[in-house]
Amino acid sequence: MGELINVAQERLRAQGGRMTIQRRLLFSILDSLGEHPTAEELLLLARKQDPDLNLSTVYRTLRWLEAESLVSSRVFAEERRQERFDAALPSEHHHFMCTNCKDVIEFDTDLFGAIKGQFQELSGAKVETGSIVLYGLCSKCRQTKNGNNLNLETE
Amino acid sequence: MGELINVAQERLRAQGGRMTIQRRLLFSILDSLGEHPTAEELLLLARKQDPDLNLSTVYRTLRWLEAESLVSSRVFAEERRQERFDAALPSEHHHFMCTNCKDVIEFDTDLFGAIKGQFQELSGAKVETGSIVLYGLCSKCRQTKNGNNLNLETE
DNA sequence: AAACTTATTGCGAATCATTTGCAATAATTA
DNA sequence: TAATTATTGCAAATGATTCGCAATAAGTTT
Repeated sequence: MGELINVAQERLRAQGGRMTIQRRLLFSILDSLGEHPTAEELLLLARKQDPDLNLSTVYRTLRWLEAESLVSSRVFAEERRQERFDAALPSEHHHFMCTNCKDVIEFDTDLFGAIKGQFQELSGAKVETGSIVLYGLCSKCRQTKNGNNLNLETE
Repeated sequence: MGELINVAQERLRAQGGRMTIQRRLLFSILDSLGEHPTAEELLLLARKQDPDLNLSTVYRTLRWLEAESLVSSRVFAEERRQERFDAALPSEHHHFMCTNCKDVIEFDTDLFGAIKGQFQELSGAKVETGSIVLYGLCSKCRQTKNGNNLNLETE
């Protein structure tokens, strides 16, 4: 989409940060990627273009983006120890993860507002954010029912 | 409620497992506790009655309960990203976490089925499970501080 | 364009949450 | 009561993420 790179660059400049080649690379991958990579998957992807890129840099960049609300992260069930990241720019969206191929699909729903409203009324709380995660078999795996994973192997 | 202990004991017996004092203790705490403790918090609670209880035992017990679908776990957006566990017996329910006091409130909604349906139709996937997590200020914190904690005072 | 300032990097070691191997212990059964 | 073996506690291992620090490079000033 090209959105993230520009916004990030602006924010960087605004706070005296520097647009390094590592950051530019990571921004652009996150921006164009339709997936929800872990830090390590992102590293692997980025290393195709910058083989010396370090995992620490990936994490530092992701955390900065997260603090700027340009990236969001979540831990899916069954992957209790790893976060998955995605560009948060098309603001509020929810996720489905296929329990077979682990693919993540984003979706939106008009019913989320109603759920927030329901809960607020019931509890007296003020809901700021939230998200829905669904699990099941994606249409592909439903048909084939054999596990082919995310293709991140080099070339 | 006393539900979990009985069900767990039955399952244990059915698979040649043993009802140890550690397990009985953990079952009963989980059963009566209205909270969503981390493994470590659960250990601390349990040690009041069995000071030698070990963290490994807590994890092993929780994992067994999870495998039996008697406990469920999730990772909330917190600084320490550890799993929080709760007795899963009142089957499908969702969670709200107060960003100020970190309290977790369970809730249910009739709209969740509709959301699953929406997504299934849209994507061709078969949704098996899922959950909603909301974040915000609980009614108590709303009154007393209205979000004057560290960084999250957007409204 | 060279010199300068300091944010950022890569690296290795540290930390945090969770898991595992194993010898000792204790719950069940005979 | 003894025999069998599931379970425990401990310590060490693992996997994900973070941190300290010296070297490097982005942006600025001359």
